[in-house]
Amino acid sequence: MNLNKYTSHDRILVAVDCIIFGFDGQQLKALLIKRGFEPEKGRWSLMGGFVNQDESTDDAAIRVLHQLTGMDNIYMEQLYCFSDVDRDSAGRVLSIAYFALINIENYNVQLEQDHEARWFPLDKMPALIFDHNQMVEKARERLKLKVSNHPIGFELLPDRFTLPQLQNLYEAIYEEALDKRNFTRKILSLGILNKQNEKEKESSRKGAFYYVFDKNKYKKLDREGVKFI
Amino acid sequence: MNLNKYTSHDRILVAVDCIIFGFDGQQLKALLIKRGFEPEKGRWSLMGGFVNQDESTDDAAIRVLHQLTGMDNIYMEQLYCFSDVDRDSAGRVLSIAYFALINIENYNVQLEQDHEARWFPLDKMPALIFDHNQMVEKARERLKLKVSNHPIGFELLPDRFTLPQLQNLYEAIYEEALDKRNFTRKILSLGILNKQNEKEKESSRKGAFYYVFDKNKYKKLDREGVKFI
DNA sequence: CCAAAAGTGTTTCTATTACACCCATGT
DNA sequence: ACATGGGTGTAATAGAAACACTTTTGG
Repeated sequence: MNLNKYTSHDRILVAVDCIIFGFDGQQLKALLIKRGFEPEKGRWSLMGGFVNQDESTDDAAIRVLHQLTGMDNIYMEQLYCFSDVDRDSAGRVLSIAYFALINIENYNVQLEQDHEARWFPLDKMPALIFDHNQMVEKARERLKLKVSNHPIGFELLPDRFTLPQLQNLYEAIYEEALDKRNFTRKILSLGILNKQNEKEKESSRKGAFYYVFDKNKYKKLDREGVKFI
Repeated sequence: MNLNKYTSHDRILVAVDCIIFGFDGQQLKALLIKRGFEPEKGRWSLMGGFVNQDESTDDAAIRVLHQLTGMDNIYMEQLYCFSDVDRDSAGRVLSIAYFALINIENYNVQLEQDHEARWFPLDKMPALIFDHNQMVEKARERLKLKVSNHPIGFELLPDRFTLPQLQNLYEAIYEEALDKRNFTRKILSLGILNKQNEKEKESSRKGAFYYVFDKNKYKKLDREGVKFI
């Protein structure tokens, strides 16, 4: 690669860090790892890695996410570039943060053990290394914004789910209670949900009907954007 | 600075590029320069520069913007990190794009000549180097989003301005016509505008009253966010 | 039979849209 | 006197918010 035109300029270490969101039916959580190398070894951290000369930051983020979850084709979005000179205590490292939404059920528990990873509810985040708490906070705000214009359930929920679960998800993201009747009416009016005959019976005696997304309608709304909830 | 922990990783050239928006009372424009060095010397380009080892990308963007406009304390926001491996024809350069909103009247025309800079209406953008057209497009979308939740007139308009000018600004950003009566009612209801006694007489016989922003109320709305237009 | 969560409609209020004429002035 | 752009109000519609009781069923 021909770099001769720019050789007089500084080169900088560039990392990616991933905020991985998951939802267990009740709580919105983020996946954290115990950092396996110095500096700050043994402290809670986002999953991250360095960007190689021959890959885009998107590719680096996909690679890093695959390492931790074993998953591909994950919903992921670039969040922000964190660049304070002193953000990493061991040297100048610029970090591009990404946030990912994953279906907590599909994810590879073996890898969780290898990396000493753990899901933390967002309201019980431990102190993280560097500026990672700030990254999580920013990802959370972005998710809130995202959700108000795009459907996101597909990414975070299992194939079938109940309306109370979906409402829990929205309440977790918005950090506020929603009216059950208004929520049901609104979400059903979008025409992206198909009611199933079976009920989920774990969380109540009566049981709640399962729903699945109508994939095509869902994608259409995602492309076009909607005023959501 | 101690970088020994990370020495086995690639270091990358990092640049910032600035999309500088201005509004002349009629049209929304972006400031472009004729690139002064190879590669692509002489072609239209965003103003940019490399990020030094000892500065944040924010600082680099502020520095670059100052070089071109002579202005400080400019409204600026990080837009996105563009990182395709081949985006720069002369080598691997990652670019963090920023967009800036400036008051076109305050800006230093001398510097415009030094850099062979020119304002281009957004609907008459020339072909730009690398991925710069894509950056402009993304900035434009982001501005649209921003405007729907935050006041931005302060940054783009001169100290006093007329309601028709303000409406032109919103129409330029949204790329759609707005109803004059609805616009006026809505914007005045926010309570951030103070009517002046003088009129602007250039663009009509009758003349349009000048308004100024109530700085405190404006800032409050900016902090809290509003459903805008 | 009771505790616990699911399911279901109506009314009120607020915000958005659509729409047309008179006013002030310079030429 | 007329051409040009500035300024102003009301009615209709749609969307959001508030609100409480009945149903199901496992224990």
